[in-house]
Amino acid sequence: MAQTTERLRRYLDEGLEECCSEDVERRLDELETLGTELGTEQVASELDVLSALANRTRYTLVRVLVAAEEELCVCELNAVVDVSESGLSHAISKLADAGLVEGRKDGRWKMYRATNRAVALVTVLEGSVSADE
Amino acid sequence: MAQTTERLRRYLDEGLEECCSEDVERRLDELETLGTELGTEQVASELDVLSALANRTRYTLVRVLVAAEEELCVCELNAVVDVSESGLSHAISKLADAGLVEGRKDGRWKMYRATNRAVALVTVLEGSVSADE
DNA sequence: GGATTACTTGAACACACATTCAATTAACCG
DNA sequence: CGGTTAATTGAATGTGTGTTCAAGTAATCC
Repeated sequence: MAQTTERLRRYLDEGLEECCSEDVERRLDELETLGTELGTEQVASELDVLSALANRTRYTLVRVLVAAEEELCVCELNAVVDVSESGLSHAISKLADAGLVEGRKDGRWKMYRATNRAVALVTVLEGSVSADE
Repeated sequence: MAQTTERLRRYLDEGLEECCSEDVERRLDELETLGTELGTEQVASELDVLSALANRTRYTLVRVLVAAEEELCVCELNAVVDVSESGLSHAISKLADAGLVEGRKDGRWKMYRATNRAVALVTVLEGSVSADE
């Protein structure tokens, strides 16, 4: 960290005419603030959502549920991804924890559907990535 | 998969009055279509973006760059995250590959800024997760 | 009630990933 | 040029994560 501060000081020296250690301190504060403007537990929560989505099996499930625009039975989802029954259940569970899908029991069957959060994220992701190189 | 088809057949049997194997076939097709409506290489690309974001170090970097609304020097970013110089470089590199940051060399220093894609994703993520339980 | 079916949970393991250290490139300065 | 600094790259390693197998729960049907 001392190393880092040294380098930052030299960098600021080039920009500002002169640069006292007060300037370095101030810049360090500004940078710190940028990172922590949102609460740390909100960021943790956002990371949970991202981790839940960042997996082929789970992302496929979310995309299918969003595209379906209706709830689907676990047995239907099983036809969509190439994992064991148990693997599917683990995947759905992680998605539910992240607030990306919601489940409802219907007799023997369990139905899941995408949440608004999932719809919003998939939409932006598709849009952002299709406007691509 | 045979197992899966059996279960799906029983499920469809409950919904439809009668259910022939043609019905099962049709539903399997529909489900398949939902999953593959977007090209497979687009989905791969979306997964790259998600994987790049789904890490505390990298997500912090992106959030800081988005919040900064200007390019920052690597030496400034070093003050924001708690990894080695090399770790930071690896992190930035992965973000650049995913099209989330763009770099520019300025003499000895290297400047990075968030791309529109990064801004869009962070914005939706913050909005979607803050409207929370 | 007992049997079957639908799904979930927990433990185990193999694999991927994030981070670090060491070496390297590229730019500036004397 | 030689030396210093900024940043990157590659190899090594410890940790986390995805998946499966085996066992468990809950609902239905006879």
